[in-house]
Amino acid sequence: MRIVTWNINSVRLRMPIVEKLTQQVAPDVICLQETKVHDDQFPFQDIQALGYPHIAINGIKGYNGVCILSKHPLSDIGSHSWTGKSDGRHIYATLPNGVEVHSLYVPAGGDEPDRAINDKFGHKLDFVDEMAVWFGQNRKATDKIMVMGDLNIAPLEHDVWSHKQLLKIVSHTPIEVEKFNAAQTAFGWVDCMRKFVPDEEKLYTWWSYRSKDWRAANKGRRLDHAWATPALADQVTAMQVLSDARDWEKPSDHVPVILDLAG
DNA sequence: ATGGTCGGTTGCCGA
Repeated sequence: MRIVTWNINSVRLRMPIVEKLTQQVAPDVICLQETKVHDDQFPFQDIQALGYPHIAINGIKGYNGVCILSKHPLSDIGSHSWTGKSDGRHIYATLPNGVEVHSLYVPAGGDEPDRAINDKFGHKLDFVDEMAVWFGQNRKATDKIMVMGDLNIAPLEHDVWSHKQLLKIVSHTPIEVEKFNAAQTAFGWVDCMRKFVPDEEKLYTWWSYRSKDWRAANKGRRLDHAWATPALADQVTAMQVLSDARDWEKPSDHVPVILDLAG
């Protein structure tokens, strides 16, 4: 079972590279974020033609939006309105093997890392706080659950190109990292990317559009994550960041993260 | 220290 997460930055505009992903990677399940399309306008037929007949979506007009595309039937589809907003940041569904997959898009948080002057930063902090609470109240850590998505926080020193230079940059501030770690440990989530790559090794999933040569500059961040409950983490056999996708035609600024599951 | 580029609810806002 191969599961991919990818912040696609407009699913309609990226259909050619979604197709490329399906051809090159052959995922069973694809979690997308920032689809930027209302459910009414979702490209169902194009997606289904790629071999993904089972689709769970939570989209709104113009921004945010998440979905799960699957070769296998999806059951028990749902979403939670984080911080009380129905703003297309969450969808989940259960696969035939009993694994519940969540596609999640955490708020980016704006530019100023101070909730007193930036509401978007406060929203992000509240959202991550709620992650610690919601899973604890609504799910069991003994079940097989996976959270895939753009969590918009790079928690480790080597999840960013320069720890020191990014300490005051939203996505890597101490308060965000503290809340991220609290949400992760509260439920016992296993980081399925760092399970395969040592903490001391640089690991990125996003490179800004504002760079002439993203590969040469390599000023990346690991904003996208794959978390699994301990029971499921043992079944995760491989992880790959598809960095080459950053060079595909009309790319997203994020690249796919690929997980392989036994069973 | 600054600005750089994308996408869509476009001539701005969010990322």
